[in-house]
Amino acid sequence: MLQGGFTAVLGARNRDELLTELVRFARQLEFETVSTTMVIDHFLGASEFITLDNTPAAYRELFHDAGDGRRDPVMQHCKHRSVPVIWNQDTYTAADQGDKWEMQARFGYHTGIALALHMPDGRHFQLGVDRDRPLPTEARELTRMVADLQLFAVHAQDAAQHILLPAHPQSDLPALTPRELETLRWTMEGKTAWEVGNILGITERTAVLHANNATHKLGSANKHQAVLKALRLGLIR
Amino acid sequence: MLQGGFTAVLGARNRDELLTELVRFARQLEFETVSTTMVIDHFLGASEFITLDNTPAAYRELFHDAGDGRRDPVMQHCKHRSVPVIWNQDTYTAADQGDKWEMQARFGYHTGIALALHMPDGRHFQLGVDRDRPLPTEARELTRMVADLQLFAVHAQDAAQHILLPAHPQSDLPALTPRELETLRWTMEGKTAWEVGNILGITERTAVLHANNATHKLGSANKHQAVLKALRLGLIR
DNA sequence: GCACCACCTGTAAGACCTGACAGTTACGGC
DNA sequence: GCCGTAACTGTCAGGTCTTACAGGTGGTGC
Repeated sequence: MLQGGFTAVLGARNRDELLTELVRFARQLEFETVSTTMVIDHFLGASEFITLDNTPAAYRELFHDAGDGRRDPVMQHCKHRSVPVIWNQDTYTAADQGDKWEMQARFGYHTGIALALHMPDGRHFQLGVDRDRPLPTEARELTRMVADLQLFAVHAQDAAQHILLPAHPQSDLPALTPRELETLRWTMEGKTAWEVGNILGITERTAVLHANNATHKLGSANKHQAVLKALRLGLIR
Repeated sequence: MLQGGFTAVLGARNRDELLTELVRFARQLEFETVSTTMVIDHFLGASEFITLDNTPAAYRELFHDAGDGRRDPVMQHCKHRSVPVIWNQDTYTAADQGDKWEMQARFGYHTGIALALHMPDGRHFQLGVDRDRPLPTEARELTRMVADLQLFAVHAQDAAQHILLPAHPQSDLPALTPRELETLRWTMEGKTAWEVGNILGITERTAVLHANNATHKLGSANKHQAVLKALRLGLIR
């Protein structure tokens, strides 16, 4: 039985310890490989992937670095849905990606379970476990397995959030003042400078000032492009 | 054992059926009451709550309608975290909300488990089950209970998304013409209408026309907000 | 043929934004 | 006390956007 294995991952202090816990848990459920990916959708431009897994380097080069997640049915499911997905050859053939499954299968990835956890800031975390042997055919056993994974995933995500993300510092991010950020947020909503001034309890002139300052700090052509850039940088959402 | 009870909730077609499934599942785990809330954060201003539960009306009037979620430690946890929280009297006294627990306790809400699932669009879904008797003291039994709830929650959320939330987009996506999309793309780059006209080989006037048409089709206040909306809807990238 | 639509163009008024000039008030660190 | 910074206010010129007016062209489907 699994017992305390669910929360042990919370104690991980770095990438190595996190990976160790992930692998330990996956092995308990008899999965050879485990893969976690933090997907940061800049929702403008491309997505960013921070992956931690125990997959062979050769496999990783072939798929992860190819950045072809857009065509992978499992990744697409994880991007939009929160229910776990149990995939096998059929999943890929149904998505007209039978070739990809064939290539994966050569590495021993025949079937697996993938889960996605979405975060308040628009990022999402996906946890996948894979094996070459078939999954349990008995429904109760399979359900138990998925439930265990689901509970483990929320703890793994919590740990990953601290370990995987801070690697992305906001060192060279332009420092916008609270007022400038507020102005950008309301501008994003389609408010004019006059309206923003009313909302913030200041004159139109001052709202314009804040918008201009933000525009210059972000190196944008105008306040609307500044909104886009601030969104891209995660300063507002 | 629970067996197929996890996915039965997906078959719910309306609020009543959804509530029936929620209650059925909660009772299997020996919880008297169950509560689900879809929280829509309007980023500034107040949050919006869509609740479905089997709590007595008197209780609901006292708490839910009071909109004092800001002070409830369990709701605060759910707002920012994704790990399940097991709450009891201590949780509330630690947050200096001992009074609130006392009031809840009078209705039989002594302890419970709450889970939060966050969605890509910033909303989150919380599922809580409550009882008057203490939770299992045996760790393995409690863990099993939480894992069951966690798996059930993702399915309940999936069902709730269709039932509790008003019509999802996708179906009625505004159809923008190729010219309108091009105009939005260049506008996104910070180009003025005159520049867009030059780029597209048309007059400034026509570029303005396309921008205006796109703005109206997307129900936006101006062309810059239309760019944001088009990005959000995946019409441009 | 005719309706419909995407696409195109012109003019004009008023709202809106940007830049540059010139200041005040409040707070915290040295 | 001096300095830096955030926040605030004012005016003015010139550029840009939005809306409303009034049209023309070409292709598709009935």
